[in-house]
Amino acid sequence: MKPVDILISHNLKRTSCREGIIEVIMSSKTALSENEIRDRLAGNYDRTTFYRSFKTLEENKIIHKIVVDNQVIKYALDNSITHKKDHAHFYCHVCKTVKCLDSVEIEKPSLPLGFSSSEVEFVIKGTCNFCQNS
Amino acid sequence: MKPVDILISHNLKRTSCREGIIEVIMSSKTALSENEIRDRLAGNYDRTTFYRSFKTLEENKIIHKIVVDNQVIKYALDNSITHKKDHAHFYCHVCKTVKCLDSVEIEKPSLPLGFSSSEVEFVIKGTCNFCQNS
DNA sequence: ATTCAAATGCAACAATGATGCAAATATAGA
DNA sequence: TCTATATTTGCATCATTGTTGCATTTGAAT
Repeated sequence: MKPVDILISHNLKRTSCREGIIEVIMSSKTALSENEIRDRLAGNYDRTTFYRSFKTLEENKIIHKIVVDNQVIKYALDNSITHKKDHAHFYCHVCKTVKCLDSVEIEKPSLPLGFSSSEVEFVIKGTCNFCQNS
Repeated sequence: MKPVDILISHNLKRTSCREGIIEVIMSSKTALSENEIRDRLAGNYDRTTFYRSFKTLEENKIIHKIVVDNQVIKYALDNSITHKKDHAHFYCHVCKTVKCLDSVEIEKPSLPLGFSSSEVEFVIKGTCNFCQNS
């Protein structure tokens, strides 16, 4: 699915900023921070516009926020777009990248009585395959 | 172990701010935010002092940061103090609290070749036992 | 009690989250 | 294709938070 089609199917106006953000995220192997996305984006948008675009895309479950730390926030396509199952994310302390670990699926945790979950976040921190070998 | 003893055993000076922060965290059932801790603290400390105290306590693995969202950051005692195993944390969308789910232990994930982990974070979001029944 | 390294409080700055409002723009309907 | 309108954008502005430098104060070792 192309960025434009994603916007249309979510009843969102197709603006170049939104389209660009999705485009950049789709074309990256790793999850990207707001700044990394801005740098790779063609247009030059106002900080507020950018901020609100992320908010909109997130609210519509097009992109997904991966909170590694309060200072390290990365974005990836939401599972509803990629059709992936819930999976862990890996943060490498060395190269500072976040990779999806598709092979590490998150099984539904058995919660204590009275609890019900709507969302799970599993972040593993350490050294990635690339940095291990260098 | 009392707050003072924790500081001493970590070769940290016992200042009232550090002592107070540990005291407050220890006496709470749920993980607390920086503001919640400040409100429950006797003394009135400068924002910077507060910030640096958290940093020190975190670096010395006395407290542990639970980042639910970039705007929702809670603190709890570190496992090295509580002698608990790695466990999931539950964030309730309704009452906005973070509880330790001691029963939901985190098993060492089997990572792809070349990856090695040093830390895991498992946050489950949803509705807690208290809010479910009200 | 004295001394000195460490912690504190204050000023200051950067980055980020958030909102109000006028101007620009995307899309549905003519 | 053109027009009307609701949405989005850019800008100004403000709040909050993370961070640092520096003079003053304080903890604890002697």
